[in-house]
Amino acid sequence: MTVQQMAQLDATFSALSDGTRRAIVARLADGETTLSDLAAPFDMSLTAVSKHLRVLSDAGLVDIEKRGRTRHCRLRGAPIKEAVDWLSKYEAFWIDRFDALARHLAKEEDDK
Amino acid sequence: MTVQQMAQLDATFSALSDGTRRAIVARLADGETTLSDLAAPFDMSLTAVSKHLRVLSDAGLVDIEKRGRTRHCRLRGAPIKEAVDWLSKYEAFWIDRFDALARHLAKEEDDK
DNA sequence: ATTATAGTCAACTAATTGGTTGAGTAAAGC
DNA sequence: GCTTTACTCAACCAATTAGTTGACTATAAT
Repeated sequence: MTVQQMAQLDATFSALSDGTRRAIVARLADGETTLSDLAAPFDMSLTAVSKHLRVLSDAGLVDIEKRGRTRHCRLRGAPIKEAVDWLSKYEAFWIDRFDALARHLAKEEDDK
Repeated sequence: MTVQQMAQLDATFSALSDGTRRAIVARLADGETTLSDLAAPFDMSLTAVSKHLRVLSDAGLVDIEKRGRTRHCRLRGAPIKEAVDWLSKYEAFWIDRFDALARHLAKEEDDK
């Protein structure tokens, strides 16, 4: 595992360790939105949400596109995949048998 | 999602956002060990490693058992499963088709 | 042209984090 | 009984984090 991969996992897990940011991720899974729109449900300043979004963006979890005076955000899956891949190495400790089998089969398919 | 579940995810992702702690998790996946043994490979004080272990323990990721003058640690999978379950909700954003199918089938089996 | 909207930026604060050291305690070995 | 081992605990430090406010910029609407 390279130092960059480590830093990416640091950033990904760290970004996801905050409830506000996980809520933003959940919201973006339903589709692209602007910052103002994302911020509306939260009881905090736009600046605060903007900072959270910046953390997600720095971790590569969201893509922010400037469009006129609005910022349009969408979810990027690659870092999530890396996090799941890391966690999957320890699946023996948590997975139930059916799911484990399915993943095992999926991995064999993957490795072809 | 309850406030406790949120706090658990906060703790789990936060615990895993540090490379030293992820290395400890990786080491424990190979089997139970003592704190001294865990600390040996790291270029930091025993106290520092002890603190990292405490973070993992508080998050429920490791179980620490006092046995004589040594502390024996082992990996607990439940919080990892919860993290994976959360991440899996967004699998559409990162998963490849074969793996997705396998998980889908596993989930159907799970839901029975 | 004026005004409202969407957002950034800088400065500040309080709390948390990741590390240190030095002193202390409890169990094991000689 | 003395020494070593395996820790814990408290105090401290520097850096980071999550939030605030107030001032600013740029775009869109009237």
